[in-house]
Amino acid sequence: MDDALLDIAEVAQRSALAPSALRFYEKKGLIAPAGRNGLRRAYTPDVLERLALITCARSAGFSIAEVSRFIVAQPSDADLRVRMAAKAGDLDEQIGRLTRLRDSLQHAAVCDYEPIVDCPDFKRAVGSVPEPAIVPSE
Amino acid sequence: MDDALLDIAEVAQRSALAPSALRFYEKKGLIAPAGRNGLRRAYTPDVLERLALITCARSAGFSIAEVSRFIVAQPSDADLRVRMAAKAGDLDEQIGRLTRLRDSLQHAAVCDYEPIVDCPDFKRAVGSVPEPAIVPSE
DNA sequence: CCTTGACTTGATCCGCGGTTCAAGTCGCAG
DNA sequence: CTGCGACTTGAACCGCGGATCAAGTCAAGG
Repeated sequence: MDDALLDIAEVAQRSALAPSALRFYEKKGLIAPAGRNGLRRAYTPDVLERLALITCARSAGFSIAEVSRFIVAQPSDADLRVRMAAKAGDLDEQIGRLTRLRDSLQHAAVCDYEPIVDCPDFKRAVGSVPEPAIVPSE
Repeated sequence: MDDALLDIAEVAQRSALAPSALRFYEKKGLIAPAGRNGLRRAYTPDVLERLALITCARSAGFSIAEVSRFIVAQPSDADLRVRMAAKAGDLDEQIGRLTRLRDSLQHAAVCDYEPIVDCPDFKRAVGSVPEPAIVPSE
């Protein structure tokens, strides 16, 4: 009977993450094996979704610690809602920056300004970085 | 006579970067002082635009090394055009991911699923992470 | 039984992007 | 000339996000 549990190797392969990364995530509280097969970690398939979430969030610039906070959260956690909304706002700004940068890049690819980085069109889009949003160490 | 050169302290303040960061960027070839005032670095004002570019690119996920490659580039560098276009494409994907994540986050902020991360709507948007672009270890 | 091979662990190492530190050097005020 | 304070340098250190390594443990197969 196949308990439908996945071996770490399989999870690693299907998530395209290294086993060491899976163990690392576990140590950080992001995932947990459903059980063991001898010493081997055995995961329920939903860990794959979890990992997709983690990968996605990380690619969006969230730290492991941030992701962890969202994962352990209860829906009753009103504070979390606030943080999520705030993060959504951050993402919005980030999306704006990336969009501008992409446009600049596309322009630069066909622009013949001497040092390309000095093309006025290029600089115009880049200049709009109002608040560096430096997270105070807290 | 004020040569319109800026002291490192002034650049640091106006760019919201630490002096140590400016020296670090210099070591990496991203910026260069126009001269010295005694030992003190003196910069022409355009360094501020340069720094804005760097900050913007870094916030978009570019490494220092990548930014450096773009900065030193000549317009005659056809290869660079290709890389720029490629980067624009990468950014496009990234923008897509971020947009989806933002939407998920906004939804999650008002969703009452038990562990919020398991909300189907939330997961749907997250799942679309096609290729992690992990470079196989040769 | 013993070997094999895939996993386990904790520890150590890595590159990145800086910050911090000790020690030195400058120009200016008194 | 003697501080003083703001800069200079190189080197050491830091947190992050893992990768890698040595040594141990397991289940299965011969």
